[in-house]
Amino acid sequence: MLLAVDCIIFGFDGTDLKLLLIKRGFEPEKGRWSLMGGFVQPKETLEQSAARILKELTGLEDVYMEQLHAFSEVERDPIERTVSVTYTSLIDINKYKKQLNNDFHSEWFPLKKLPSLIFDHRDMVEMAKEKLRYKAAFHPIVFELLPEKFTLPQLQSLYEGIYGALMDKRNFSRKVLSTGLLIKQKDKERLSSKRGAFYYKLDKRKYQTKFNSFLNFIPNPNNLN
Amino acid sequence: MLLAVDCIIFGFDGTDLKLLLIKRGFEPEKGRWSLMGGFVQPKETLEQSAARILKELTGLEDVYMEQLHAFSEVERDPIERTVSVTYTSLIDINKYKKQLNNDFHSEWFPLKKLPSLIFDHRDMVEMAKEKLRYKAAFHPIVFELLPEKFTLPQLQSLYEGIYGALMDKRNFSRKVLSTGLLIKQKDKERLSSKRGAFYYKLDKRKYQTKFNSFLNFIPNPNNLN
DNA sequence: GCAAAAGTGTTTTTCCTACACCCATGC
DNA sequence: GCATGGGTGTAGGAAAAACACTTTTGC
Repeated sequence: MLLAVDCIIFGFDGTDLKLLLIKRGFEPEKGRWSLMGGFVQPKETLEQSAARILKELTGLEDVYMEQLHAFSEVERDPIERTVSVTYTSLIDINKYKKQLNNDFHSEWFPLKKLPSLIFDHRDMVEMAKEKLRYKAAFHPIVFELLPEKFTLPQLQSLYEGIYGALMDKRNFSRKVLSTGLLIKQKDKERLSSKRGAFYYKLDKRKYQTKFNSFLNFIPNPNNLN
Repeated sequence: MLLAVDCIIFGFDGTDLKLLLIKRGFEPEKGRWSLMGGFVQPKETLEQSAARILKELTGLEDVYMEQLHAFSEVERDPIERTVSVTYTSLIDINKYKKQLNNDFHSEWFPLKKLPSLIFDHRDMVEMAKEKLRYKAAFHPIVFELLPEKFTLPQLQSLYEGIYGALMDKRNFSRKVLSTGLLIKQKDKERLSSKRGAFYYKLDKRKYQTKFNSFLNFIPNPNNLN
C-alpha cells in the first residue's frame, strides 16, 4: 500500500480566490490537471513530505500549511492502492509569482472555474473549501493569503470569495477593525480606484496572541451561496 | 511503511465524560493502556478499517465516527515506521455496557484521570478533546453521546464536561431549547433527584437538517478552564 | 462634471448575561 | 418540615444588521 501527500494551494491575487494546479507529466492521466502530489519517504513525516513536495514543484517555502484529511477509497488510484493525506496551504499569489510557471506546468485557476481534475482531487478541493470557510469564520487565518500591505476592499473581496457572499462594507470594516489586528498605513493603493484605498498591515504580535481566540467573520446567512 | 488506525472513543454515562482504553496484549509496551488500534487491510478504506477495529475490540457498531488526524512522526512507533490515522467516536456508555469488558481488557476512564498511554496516544487524545470542544460549539454533535431519552441537567453536565466549565442552567436551557431540536417527553428521570427531571428526545429530522447550521454553544470565556 | 470606488454613523433588533426565587419530592 | 435538585423570568448591555450619503479623483 502506498502513502501519498497532495497539496491544496489556495492563493489570492487581490481580486479572486484561486487554486494552484499542475499538468500531470506522467501516466496514468498524463496531461490532465492535478493537485501537487508525491509519495511519502521512509524518513520523513507527512508534514515534511508536504513541504518537500511543495518546494520541489513550486519553489514555495515556509508557507502556511495544515493537514486536511486522509483519502482512502480503495479504487481512488486505478493503478495502485494509494492512501493520500491532503494538506491545505494559503499563499499570497503575487509574492511568489516569480518562482512559479517556470519549471513546471503549474497554473492558477479561479475557484469558480476549475478544470476537471484527476482521481478524487475534486473531492479534496471541495473539502478544503469547506474547511477554509469554517476556519476563516473564527480565526484570522486569511491574512496568510494577503500581501504584507493590503486594503480593506481587498480583504473584503477575499472574504466574499471564500463565502461566495456579498457583505456590507460598513459592517465589514467595523468588524475587522474592531479586532485591533490591523494597523492603518499612510499610503494608498491607487490601481483599482481613482480615490485610492488606504493600506493596512497586520499587527503580527496580536495575530499570534489572538489566533486561537474566536472571532466571528461569518457572513450573515441571507447572503450565503 | 505501515498504515494503522487508532480510535479515540468518548463516552458519557450521564455524569462524566470518559475515554475507552484497552490494556495492550502484546509487545512492545505490553500491559500498558492504549487506544483501540490496528492495521489497515489492503481492501478496506480507513473508515472501514476504523469500524472493523471498533467492532472487533469492543463489539460496537454503527457509532458516530469521524476522521481526526494522521500522525506520522518517524519514531512514534519505536519498532516499525507506522503512520496512524485517528478516528473519533462518540457513544452513549450505558447503551453498550453489555458488549464491553467481556472479551477484551477495555475500561472507561474519566477524562480527568487518564492513565499513562503508549506511543503518542496522549497527543491524539488531546487533539480529539480540542476538536470535540471546537465542533460541539457549533454543531449539535453531543447528542451522539446521549441515550435516546435524556434530561436537561444531563445535557448540561455533558457540556460542562466537554468544556471544563460551569454554566448557568437558566441560560443553558434557554439556549438549547431555542434550537428547536429537543422534544419534551411526558415522563421523568427520577434517579438523580427527588423531584425528577423531564426527559427530552432529539428531533431527528431537524437534527439532520440543522447539523451544518451554526449553533453557538460556546460557554462564556470567564468559566473556561 | 460625472462615473466609480472609498469611506463613514445611526438606529433597530437580536442575542447574551447576570441574577433569585419557587416547585416537587423523598426522607 | 427540610434538604435536594429541577424549573422558570426579567432587565440591562453588547454586538450585529440594516440602511444612505459624502468624498476623492481620473477621465
